[in-house]
Amino acid sequence: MAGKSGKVGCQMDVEKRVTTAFEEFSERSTQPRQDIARSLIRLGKSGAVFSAEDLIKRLHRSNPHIGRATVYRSMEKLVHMKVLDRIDFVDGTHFFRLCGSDSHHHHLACTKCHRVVELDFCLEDEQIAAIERQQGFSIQDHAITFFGLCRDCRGG
Amino acid sequence: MAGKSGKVGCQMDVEKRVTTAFEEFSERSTQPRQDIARSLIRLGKSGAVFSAEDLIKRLHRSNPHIGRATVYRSMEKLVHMKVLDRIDFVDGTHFFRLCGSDSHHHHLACTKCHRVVELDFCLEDEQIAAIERQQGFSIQDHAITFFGLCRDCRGG
DNA sequence: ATAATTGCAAACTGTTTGCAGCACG
DNA sequence: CGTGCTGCAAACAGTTTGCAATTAT
Repeated sequence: MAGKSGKVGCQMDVEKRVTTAFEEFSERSTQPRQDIARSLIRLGKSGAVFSAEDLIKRLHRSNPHIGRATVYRSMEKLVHMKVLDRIDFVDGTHFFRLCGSDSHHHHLACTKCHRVVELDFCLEDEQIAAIERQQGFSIQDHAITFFGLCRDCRGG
Repeated sequence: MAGKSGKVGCQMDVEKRVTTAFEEFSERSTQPRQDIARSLIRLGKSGAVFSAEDLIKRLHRSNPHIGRATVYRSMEKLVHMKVLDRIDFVDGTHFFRLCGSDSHHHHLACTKCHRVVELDFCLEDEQIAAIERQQGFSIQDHAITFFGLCRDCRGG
């Protein structure tokens, strides 16, 4: 069975997805990578949204010697592997969020608290094909982000 | 009459829109602002996509003393006024483009040459309303960007 | 005059790079 | 023990800021 609204199911796999991703791009299982994976998994389970700096700070709490570059290097790989999502806000800032599912999805973001929700919502293939035809592009990817205020921020 | 594909119509107004925008946020019509407006109008008419640095370089050709900050200050205003569009690419870079129309629109971007095309395409109000209802957000804005290769870059 | 606006240079944020040394396998 | 990975520090890109000088009104 399930819970509230739509988003259920693949949630259990955050841990596996992160672990697998690290295995895929790493030849060695090093301490820093284990730390990063552990932190990300925790963040992923909570659905939290964070900046690179946020993650680095968090990692420094348990291991103050982990280098900025190391973290950036891992994040870059994970973003490419679509395990980590990067959400660009209109003001030019951006944050990251562990994908809650491995299927294609889009985002709904609160411009006040930066909370981000994953949406199953997508366009019809035919809509995309029509644009391709019309414009002579071959479309490989697309991003849809909705911006607004979440339940909690609407009031304040 | 018109040209090639879809996008025609409001094109004529690029100049007026830029001029009006500057009048709206400026109390004084200064030389630098006139220069910036002129450059932007030219870029707008050509549909070109450019970085802040691109624009600054271009301005330096006619007036080498115009300051980076001045240009950034104007661009910021224009982006807020939705006269200038900011397009975020997946690799974290971003470029600007004068809006070809003052109506709501989205983008199709070539990931190789950074060409950007405006699309009339949008979602149905009902689709957005459904997401609002489902998620308890109040949605104020949304951005849809398609990424791919344009006619010219597909071949290379 | 006088307040808005500018140009400059310095500060800053976020990210990347080069490289010597460490540690995983 | 070899080399993939790390940490450091410095470099970097893009943008913002503080402020004294300038300039439109």
